[in-house]
Amino acid sequence: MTATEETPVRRRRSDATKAAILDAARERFIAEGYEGATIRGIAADAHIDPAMVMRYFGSKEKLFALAASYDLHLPDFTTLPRERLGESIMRHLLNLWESDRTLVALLRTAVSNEEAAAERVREIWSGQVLTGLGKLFGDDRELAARRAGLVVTQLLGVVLCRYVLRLPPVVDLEPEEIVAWVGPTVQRYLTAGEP
Amino acid sequence: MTATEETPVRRRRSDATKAAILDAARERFIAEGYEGATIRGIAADAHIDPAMVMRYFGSKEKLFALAASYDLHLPDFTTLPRERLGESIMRHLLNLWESDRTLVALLRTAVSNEEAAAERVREIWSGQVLTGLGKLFGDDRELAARRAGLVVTQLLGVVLCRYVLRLPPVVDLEPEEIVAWVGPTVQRYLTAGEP
DNA sequence: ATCCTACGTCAACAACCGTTGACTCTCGGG
DNA sequence: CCCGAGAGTCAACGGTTGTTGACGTAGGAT
Repeated sequence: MTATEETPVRRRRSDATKAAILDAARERFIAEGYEGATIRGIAADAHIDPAMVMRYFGSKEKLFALAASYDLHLPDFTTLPRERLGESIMRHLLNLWESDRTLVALLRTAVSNEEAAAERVREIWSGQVLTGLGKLFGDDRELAARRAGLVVTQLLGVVLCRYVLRLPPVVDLEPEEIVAWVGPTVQRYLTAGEP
Repeated sequence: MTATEETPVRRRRSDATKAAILDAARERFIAEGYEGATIRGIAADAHIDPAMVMRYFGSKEKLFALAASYDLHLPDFTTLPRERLGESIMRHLLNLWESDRTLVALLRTAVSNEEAAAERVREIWSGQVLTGLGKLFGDDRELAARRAGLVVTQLLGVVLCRYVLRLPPVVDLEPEEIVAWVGPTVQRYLTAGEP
């Protein structure tokens, strides 16, 4: 058992290095996508040997999995006023994306790396968004899935055009302009009757 | 001038090979993106040596440029009934995407290859879509750009979720369901008053 | 002071990439 | 028949990638 105080949380010297690697990995994955980012480049940013990355994270794929794990921090939809749902969601996510580009990295990678990260995006959106919206539709899972899918269609479209492709007309829009224009779309997908 | 009949169009034996390479390149770029697709793989699909690809197309980038050129074949918007514009556009593009995945390849590449092909996507959407829609708004270019941007946001979102990420709820939708749900969104972005 | 463990470095591996130049084969025109 | 040009092959190059194992080293518990 070799006790050494037996504290369950034991500050290891390597924790700082691990964190530095993870930070560097996030930046590189955001900037260059999964294929483009290299272990060597990440290691250089963290001022460390590439072998350390392998030692602590096992493989590039596992490193990405940890660097790209993400929580959308979606609010509890049932507490929001039902008629302003679309607006609220749009504003919440826009705030998130403007300050944190992790999601952009995920999207980049999901598009370029096929199955590896596409599955992860599916987890986030089908998981977090779907289960979050599920409460709104009670037990009708089919309906919830369909409407959540449409919502995701519009939301990810904004991310793609604004942050990845950087289409000028979309980049030029003010955040509140986007909320005003796109919010009603989300609202309609959520609450409007079948067309 | 070394005449040899001097016919302007002269069937060369290599034309078939060139076409085979281009076909294989399209498929590979669609399936694996720019970085993922390899000259060796493309050459194998075309049943020839990788060196032939270089001989005929010069470089991987030039090959991609030829393989990924694309025309959306947008209809003349001014001839469509104004109140069914969104529906028409959505149906037109959906038909296109269901049968031809070149656009998906472009999107993949634009994301993984950063500036090289992102510029190409901007050309297509800011060019073809913007100038197509420009006729609807007369001389107000600012307005046309903003509305076209919003439209592209929704349209590319559908492409992304349905064909690239393959989110189950979006894949399961019938084309006409998408037209019925998303068409009105496009319509609103085009014709509704400022929010 | 000493030892053991964890931290970190270094050099190399095997695989794969785009690209190149020299080579052979195949034809069609003189 | 010849022969030269185009079609196609082959092997190799220089470079980069993820990954590995052997090697040194610092630091805290004993």
